[in-house]
Amino acid sequence: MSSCPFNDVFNSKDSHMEQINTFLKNVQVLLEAARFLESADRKDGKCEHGYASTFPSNQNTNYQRQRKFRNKKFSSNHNRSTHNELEKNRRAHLRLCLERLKALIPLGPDCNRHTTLGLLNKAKAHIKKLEEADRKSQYQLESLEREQRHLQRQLELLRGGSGAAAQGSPGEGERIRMDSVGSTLCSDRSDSDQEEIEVDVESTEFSHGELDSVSTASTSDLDDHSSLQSMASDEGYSSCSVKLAFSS
DNA sequence: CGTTTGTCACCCCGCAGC
DNA sequence: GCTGCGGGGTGACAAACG
Repeated sequence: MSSCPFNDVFNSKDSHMEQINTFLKNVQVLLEAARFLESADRKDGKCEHGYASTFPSNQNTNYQRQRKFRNKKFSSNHNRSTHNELEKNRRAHLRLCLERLKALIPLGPDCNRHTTLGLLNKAKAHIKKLEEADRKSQYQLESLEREQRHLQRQLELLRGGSGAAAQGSPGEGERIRMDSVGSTLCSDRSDSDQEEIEVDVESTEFSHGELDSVSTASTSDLDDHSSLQSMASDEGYSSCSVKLAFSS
């Protein structure tokens, strides 16, 4: 108010000066009250933003709510810069996470141009693709493990059936080893052995069919195909090493 | 219960592509 | 000029905290 262009004129007439100053102060109080009411209305409404609406300081006010609001506003202004910095940091962190995400997903040929929305959509598609591949790999792994257990049981059967009859024959171990790796059947195999192999081949084909299916049947379902369930363990690698030692 | 902290939503502005 | 997008400021709000 000290920079009012009419101050020179007012100084010449001291008698009117006091009245005019009082009038101006009253006008300012009214203006502040009007701004306060407007801000209060905005506050009641949802998502109304009075940007940079700094409430003017005034030392002559009778409104308790106005003073309370001004104090709150003052503290808000005091913390505004801090809040702005925190918000900047938060957005910087978001950008950093977005950059990390961009490095993790294949973007294709147009990798230099992307938007946030496009990047998120590509990430979603990539995640779905990875999940699908993981599921397929899991099915494949389970099927291979079932097949491995089945072959181990088959090898144990061959060892138990031919062990007594082939005590003096040095070539038996080599024949078993060839069978265990899926080679063709030997011509001097007995009829009972031949029958067992045929049954086992069927079960093996069944397990191959399981490979393509989407069924998530447990391994115990296929373990029931063998009569030597007690010998069927998931420690296939250790028993395999024992057999290799025997065949050698 | 008041304060702090983190998050969200809105708006404005600048910039680039068309 | 219009439009889409990203960045920044700001108020509101809820949860955490002392």
